[in-house]
Amino acid sequence: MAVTIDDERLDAMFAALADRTRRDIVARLSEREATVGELAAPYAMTLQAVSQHIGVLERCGLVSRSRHRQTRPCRLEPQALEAAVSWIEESRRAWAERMDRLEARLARLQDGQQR
Amino acid sequence: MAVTIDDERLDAMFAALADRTRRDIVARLSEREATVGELAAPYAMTLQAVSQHIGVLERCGLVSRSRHRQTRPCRLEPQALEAAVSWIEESRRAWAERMDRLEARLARLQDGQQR
DNA sequence: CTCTTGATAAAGCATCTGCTTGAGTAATCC
DNA sequence: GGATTACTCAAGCAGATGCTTTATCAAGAG
Repeated sequence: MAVTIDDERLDAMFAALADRTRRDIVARLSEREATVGELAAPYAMTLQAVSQHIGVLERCGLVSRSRHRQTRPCRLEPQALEAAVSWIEESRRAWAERMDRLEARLARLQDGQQR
Repeated sequence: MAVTIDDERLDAMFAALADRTRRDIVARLSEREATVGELAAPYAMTLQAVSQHIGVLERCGLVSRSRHRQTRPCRLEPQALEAAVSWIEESRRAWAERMDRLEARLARLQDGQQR
């Protein structure tokens, strides 16, 4: 049986990924760890705003922040992405199954006994 | 090369999937087509609200509405889910690659020449 | 101890979102 | 034609979101 995924967690995950700055941060963290300051550098917004974005990613489990001297290194927690992917894949699987059934019925109709 | 996915489309897709009523509608449409009224029936909200939810799913390409007599049958457009899945998978792939490189380096260090 | 660096916390604000109610429309029924 | 069904359109509102500015804090550097 497929894993049942918590609705509230999915709300938070998809909402987090609905912002392109946050998606960009996730993509960059999938390449290497980075501090809040390093993550903030490329964007035309304050460090505070980026820190808030990281907070959103942290609350939904996608990113974790630790401490090293004055900095807060962030790293991706990729198993959290699992929840989103499996929800989507489940919907696609159901849809593909339905299409298969429809095709099978159509094939039986065309195949000979069309009284 | 991996397919490059449009940022605005991803914004809309993830935002659409961040609402559980809309995710539920997608899940139900992955089982069978349904009219706006049929989709609205189970929820404790007005038909108008559900029609608006379907509008959101329609604008991001996940669902399409047609006409049949007075009703508006809705159906899922599953290839749109592709965009979301491939973005997520790309991040995960990069992360897995990085972990492999780290493990390989660690193995080389442990393996003999640790001068 | 003071100054700087790298960050978080809190408050304020414009905009967006999810929902409502009320009105309008197209197709069907009588 | 008028009433009914299945919806859409539009306005309004409370609460969430993305950003800002100001203030605060914790860890070195001098």
